Amino acid sequence: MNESFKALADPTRRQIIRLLREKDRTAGEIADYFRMTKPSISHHLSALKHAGLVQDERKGQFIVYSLNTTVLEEVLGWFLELTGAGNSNEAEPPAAKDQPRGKLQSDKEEI
Amino acid sequence: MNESFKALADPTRRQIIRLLREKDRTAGEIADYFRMTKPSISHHLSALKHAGLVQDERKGQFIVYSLNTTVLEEVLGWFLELTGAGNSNEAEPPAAKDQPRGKLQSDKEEI
DNA sequence: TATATATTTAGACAATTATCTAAATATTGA
DNA sequence: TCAATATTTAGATAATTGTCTAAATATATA
Repeated sequence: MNESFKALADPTRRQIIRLLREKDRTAGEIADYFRMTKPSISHHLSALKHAGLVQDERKGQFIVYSLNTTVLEEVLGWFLELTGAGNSNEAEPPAAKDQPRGKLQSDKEEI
Repeated sequence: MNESFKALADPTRRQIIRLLREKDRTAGEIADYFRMTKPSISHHLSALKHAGLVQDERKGQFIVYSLNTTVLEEVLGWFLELTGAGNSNEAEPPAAKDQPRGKLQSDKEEI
């Protein structure tokens, strides 16, 4: 989930997602939409893939990228849970004084 | 919008949003949930504020932070448009060969 | 007014990121 | 098998980010 949010933080990557929302495209086709070099786009595609937001499949000479809507919907779920119908989900109470601060932000648990 | 996505890319900031979803809290209360120093949390609050995701108001000695659900819903909208009912929204076609690449990714337009 | 409390600002530093060029790999087809 | 095309990997570099400590600012209260 954290990887997804990080991947979505870049405007180029968000635009790639929008392009793939229309239809599957090859790396080269995607690169043609941007003023960036192909290696840079390849790097962005790699970040999206690492986050699970896209998949790739070689088709002969080409590599075709497609959207993984499941992961995208997971992120959507995060927002729905937050903005959605006024349900109460309490957070952890503050940590005790002597053990300075709370125990969130462990980088492991999903936030 | 880009600032919102960037702000959401950090797990600490996402957790702050969840804390504020429950109720308004002072900077100190928020900081108590994390193992980070108060200046670091202040920095994160500043990023959230800059993105318009939270607001602050001084109350005497304290500064109370609250969620701006409007901006949060804008981001939610981005996902809904993407994942939602199968409407077709076409992207710009690829740029011509001689003017090397597309004209997206101008960093100005919202993506 | 002096001191304590709450919070931010400033400045430093290490880690991460976005981008580039050059080179490597994979596939196709002559 | 060789050359062309599609894409990625490697390595470099500048910019951005997340964190810290120390200092500054704002408010409350004795």
